[in-house]
Amino acid sequence: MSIAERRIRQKEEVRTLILSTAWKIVKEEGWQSLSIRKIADAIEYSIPVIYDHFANKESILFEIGKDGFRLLSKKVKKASEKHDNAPDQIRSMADAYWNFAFKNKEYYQLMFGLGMPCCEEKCMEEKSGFRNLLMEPINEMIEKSGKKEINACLKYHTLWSVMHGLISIIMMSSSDLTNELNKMVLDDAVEGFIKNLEK
Amino acid sequence: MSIAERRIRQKEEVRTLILSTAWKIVKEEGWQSLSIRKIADAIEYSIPVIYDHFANKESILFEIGKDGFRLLSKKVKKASEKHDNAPDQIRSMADAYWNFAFKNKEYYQLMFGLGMPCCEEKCMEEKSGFRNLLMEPINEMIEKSGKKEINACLKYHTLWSVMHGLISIIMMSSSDLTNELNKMVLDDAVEGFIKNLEK
DNA sequence: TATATTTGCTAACGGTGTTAGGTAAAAAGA
DNA sequence: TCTTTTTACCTAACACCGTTAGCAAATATA
Repeated sequence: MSIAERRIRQKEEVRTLILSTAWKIVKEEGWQSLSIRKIADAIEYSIPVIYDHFANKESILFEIGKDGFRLLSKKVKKASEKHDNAPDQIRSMADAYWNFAFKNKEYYQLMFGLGMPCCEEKCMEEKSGFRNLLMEPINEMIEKSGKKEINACLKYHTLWSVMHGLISIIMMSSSDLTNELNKMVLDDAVEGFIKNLEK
Repeated sequence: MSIAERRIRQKEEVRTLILSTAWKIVKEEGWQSLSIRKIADAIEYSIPVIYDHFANKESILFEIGKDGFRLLSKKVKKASEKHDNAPDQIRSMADAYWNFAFKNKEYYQLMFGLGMPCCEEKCMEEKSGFRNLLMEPINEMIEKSGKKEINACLKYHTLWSVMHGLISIIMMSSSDLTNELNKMVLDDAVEGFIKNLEK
């Protein structure tokens, strides 16, 4: 029985090797320059071996994107746990989101298809996990405000749009704004969002 | 002299033909499936002829993107002119922006590099023209509010982020929200933006 | 008419994702 | 232990892609 187990383990190792190598290439050369041939070359296997583990190139990128969401969720969760009131939690989470995006540019581009060929992103539990994190303080604030007719899901999308919109604009453009000003835009938008939620 | 003129005119016609054919292919099959070979085939010229008119594929997409910005600016301007007060102008312009994005999905994706390989978007006067349109009512509101310390450029980026963020999220995702709800998110965000600007 | 210029072509280079088909080694069954 | 089956892995190819070198024919200039 242990023979079969070893084989499964070895196969899993190759799979992991493919993913880590792909991620290495993406970090070093950008995702645009990732190719199946480069991965095969780096792991010293022939090209079809890749297809024994992944259906196609997109599913490799998809897997890396999932890692990205896991990391983002971790960071955002940590940020949230630093505070015990909703407005501060939102501020802190927006900060964490912001930092993640620019400290992990390749992840972020992969996750949100910025300048990317992929990305009919399908359902992804990592993503809904992230959503739940953001929605918690929003729900709390809605309850406190007493106005239960406010749609929390709607508010979540609004907040996410503010953050993502700004980031993707900066990432795609040759950013004629300074970094501090960019951050001010986000803070301004988030403050507006919070005020609109409170009153 | 008219011989040379005719030649220039004919060359210009081929250039136009390349662009219109490229745009046709993009509309019919999506920008991901646009290729130099397909354009050459459709206009019944050989491949290198394309390179007599454009440096590379990217510059063809760039030119189409410029058309997109021109059209967007037209729509937004029209929307603005329907009203004579700043808050209504902002609402109307956000509406027009929204409608443009979804009525001209291919243009929008091209213009903002959604799932696109191109797009170190360079400086583009069409873009700054659009920016100026959006900034007019913002400036007006800032003046009325008396708080001149508010950075108009910052506010413009905030508004744009709200709109673009939501749209790009919807476009990239398999949109699990209904269309009405999506529109509500935008309206909500824009209202929040306006309130934050007023008080 | 002879020369120069422009126009457009074929063919190739080097790259991409993907797959068909074969071989040799390893595991399983007799 | 020997045969059969399965697995792992490879080579080679297909059908694309963007881009360019180099050549032939058509046109304009002298």
